[in-house]
Amino acid sequence: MKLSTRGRYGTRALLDLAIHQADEPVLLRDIARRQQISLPYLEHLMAPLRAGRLIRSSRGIKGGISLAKPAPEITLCEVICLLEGPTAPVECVNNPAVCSRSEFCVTRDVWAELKTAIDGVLEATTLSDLVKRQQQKEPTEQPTYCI
Amino acid sequence: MKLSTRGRYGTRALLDLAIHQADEPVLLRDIARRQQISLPYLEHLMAPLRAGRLIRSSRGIKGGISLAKPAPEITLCEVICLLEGPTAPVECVNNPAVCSRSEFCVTRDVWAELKTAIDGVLEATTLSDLVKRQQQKEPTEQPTYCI
DNA sequence: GAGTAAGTTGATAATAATAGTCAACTATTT
DNA sequence: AAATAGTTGACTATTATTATCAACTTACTC
Repeated sequence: MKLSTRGRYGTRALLDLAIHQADEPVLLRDIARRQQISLPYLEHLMAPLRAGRLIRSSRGIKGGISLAKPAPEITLCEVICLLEGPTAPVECVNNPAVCSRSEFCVTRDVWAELKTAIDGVLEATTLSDLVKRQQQKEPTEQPTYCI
Repeated sequence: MKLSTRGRYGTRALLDLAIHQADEPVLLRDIARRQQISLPYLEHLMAPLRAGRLIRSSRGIKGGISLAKPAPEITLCEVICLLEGPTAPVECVNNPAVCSRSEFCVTRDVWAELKTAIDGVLEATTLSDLVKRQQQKEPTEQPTYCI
């Protein structure tokens, strides 16, 4: 039940983007530097976020990435789902057909409750919530990197 | 955020044990057969459950395993923690010292909320709850195996 | 106390997922 | 045209997962 670096790095990258976003796109290179994430790896995390329409990217001089919709409308659930896959702790929760006993399985019911609990937290938290919390914790701008 | 087979098989094994437990210990071999789990693998899952005092084991003829305390007192949280490790989705939640920025990290706060939500479900569910649910779903005894 | 049944433990291996790197490519701006 | 910046695919190293095998220990029965 661990988050991998995909979800964690991706969340931090988007938070960094939300904080530093102004009129111009933000350089991946800058996000990678501030968040201490290897640039080539970060680049790969952008593909699913772009496909999921959370970010837009532009190439060339003055290129970079920007949020595709307002920060209050981006939930962590979207971010995590795009980067880590479904939040269900077992596949049969989302897709009963993978197991012939799904209908009768009581452990499956618990795993479904687990998914509901996880989604509750992730859907209730938006990028803008994180930005606000960060500003309360650290009015002075500092790198946000963590494990 | 997936459960591995350790937690899933272990949960099913304990549920099977709770259902079939009478006066005598239950054979691992029988649990493995009913739950469609390879016996050598199941044997390894028993070590942490024994160390965590959820089960007792006895060797020799009429040996087997049995619950070390009443089923209503065994929560899924104990089972999962013993088999999968801490429920925190990131290590820094339980152990802030692993990251110098734990104090200021807002993503860590979210991961902590996630852990609380997960623990809420797992602590609220006991083995005896699962037995009851199973009896309601399937009055006739049938194998409980699932993915 | 010999034999057998059953759990215990450690070594090992196959497989898959994760995390990352490298390099060629494409698009955009100046 | 040149420089910049994201895109993509191939590849690799590392680690975790999921086992399997075999030797070992314990305990019961006769």
